[in-house]
Amino acid sequence: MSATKPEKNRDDSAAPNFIADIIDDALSANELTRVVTRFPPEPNGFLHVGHAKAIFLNFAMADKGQGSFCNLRLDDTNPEAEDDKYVRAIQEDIEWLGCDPGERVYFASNYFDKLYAAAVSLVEKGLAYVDSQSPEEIRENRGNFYKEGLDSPYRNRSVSENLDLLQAMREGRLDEGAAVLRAKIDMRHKNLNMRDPLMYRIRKAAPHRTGETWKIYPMYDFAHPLSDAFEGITHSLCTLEFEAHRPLYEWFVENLDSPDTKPRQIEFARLNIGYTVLSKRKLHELVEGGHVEDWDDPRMPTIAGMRRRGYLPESLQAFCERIGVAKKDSVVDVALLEHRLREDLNAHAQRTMAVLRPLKVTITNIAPEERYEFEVPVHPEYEELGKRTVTLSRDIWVEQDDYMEVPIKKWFRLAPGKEVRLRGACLLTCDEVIHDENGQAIELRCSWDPESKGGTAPDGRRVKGTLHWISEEDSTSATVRLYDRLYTEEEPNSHEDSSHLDFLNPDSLETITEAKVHKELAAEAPGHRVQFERLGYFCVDQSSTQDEPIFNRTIGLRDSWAKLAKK
RNA sequence: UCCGGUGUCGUCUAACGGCAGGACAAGGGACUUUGAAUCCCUGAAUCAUGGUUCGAAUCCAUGCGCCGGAACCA
Repeated sequence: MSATKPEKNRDDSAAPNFIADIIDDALSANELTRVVTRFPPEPNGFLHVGHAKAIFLNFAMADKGQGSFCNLRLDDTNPEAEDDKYVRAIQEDIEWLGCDPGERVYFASNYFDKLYAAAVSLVEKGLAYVDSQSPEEIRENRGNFYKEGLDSPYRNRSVSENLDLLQAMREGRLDEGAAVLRAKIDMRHKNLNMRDPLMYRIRKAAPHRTGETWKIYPMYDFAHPLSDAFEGITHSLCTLEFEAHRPLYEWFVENLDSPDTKPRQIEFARLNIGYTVLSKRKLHELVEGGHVEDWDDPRMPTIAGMRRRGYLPESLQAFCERIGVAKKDSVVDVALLEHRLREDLNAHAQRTMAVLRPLKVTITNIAPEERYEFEVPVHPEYEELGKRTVTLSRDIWVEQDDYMEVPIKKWFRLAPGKEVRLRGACLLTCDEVIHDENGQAIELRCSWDPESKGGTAPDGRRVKGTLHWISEEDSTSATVRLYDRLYTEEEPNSHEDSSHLDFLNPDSLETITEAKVHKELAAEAPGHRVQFERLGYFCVDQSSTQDEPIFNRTIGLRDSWAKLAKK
């Protein structure tokens, strides 16, 4: 993008956020002096825009009060799911979003010793026991929504027996599934999470940061509240599905020996966006099923995908602020996100002209050796960004879509005999059309009005159509990838009988290999964003090279003509 | 059949007993060397039924809808 970044006015009306309200109230009532939050992703996939909402929330809350901060905690308590490549991706994505945990990057696995000590303490207090029932028996005896649970026959083992067994679990002397450590709470509790929840399970041969040192791994419900307490978290923000876990969260915090703080769990509604899917499981399906190229495919709602697509982090942030934080389930209109994106792209992207589907135009009253140079603003609203030069010569390209053999009503573009403006250059009239054997127009023979240099009619005549164009000598060929929404269905996962994969948009990617772009654009670095005038916003792909430039369409311009033409 | 959460324009939300407001989307218009941007205008909602009150989206009651919850996942 351009070196200067003019600031556009943005609608900055206060973001609705009930959690901010809670914290602000506590701060002004002096019930609180600082706010400590954490973002706790499990490293088992890439982060998506729903995580971005949580990241911005946690970092924004940690901006209140004095001495507040937000930790990044990789929640690696399940050795079967996690991978280091995700750890790296997560850190990169958070940094790109503009959030910085600084030195405060932690792993739940760093707390395994403290967690174990806490478990021993709970056993000693008679609040935890080793259960030797089989997984099936445990499930059966938990009861269900309508039926109370049954106490395990091992529920009243002595403290010393429990301690011995726990030690045996830890040392790997027991097989997987042979025993678990459970909190002793209430098998008849209305909330199934409180029916003696599991704290530890045995897992062997686990590739993990901790290597072979552990044979037992803590469950989320146990590890999470304690990790929060260890880190001095004040507000543990999570999504709605953990609501039923809150009593258990509080139980563990209450029964911890001298916690630094008593963190409070607050739940908010996760983000859903129309025409996309935001669950790691489904994103895994897209990647593993080969429906997209990878986690950073520009069609993916992952942070990495959106980055590659050409999104700006501030657009994501503005979007998240605008939709607010609430407890109501919702599906946000994707147009809200696109609006924020276009808002920033319009303000920041410098303009250029490119032709996606070239149609040859010969300007018959320009001699082959003649050249005319014109200066066009880099940005129509910010003159300070300077000018770009375009060269007009006999051979140029225009967009196939800008020619119509038999024009429909209100068609302002090229058609036999019609006059249009070449943006920044001149007025041009279509005199003759050359067709191929199929009757397809393959060349337009036109004449320009030499008095209209720059594009202004000498006699003041009105020419409504202005086309983008590029001369043969200014241009080089490029690959352009046009992305459309990944799904054809606004709520791809709301259909009980079908998979989200049934609603994949077969046209979500269209690759154009013979587009014409300005030569100097090919030298731009990956990530560079521009507007191809009248077409949309594009960015240089990470795999682009000077010899084989590749552009990704971030998003098209709003197109009121498309709506009109449909009528 | 249980427990928890949640219902305001098409969408996301505001109004904390006192004029139902904003943004996006939609429609219309102005301007325009991007059918972009910008500007102006319009239409559009309190889940239902009772109750309390001078006054209810807001408080109470009942009902209904939607979401979540029964992994040795998080």
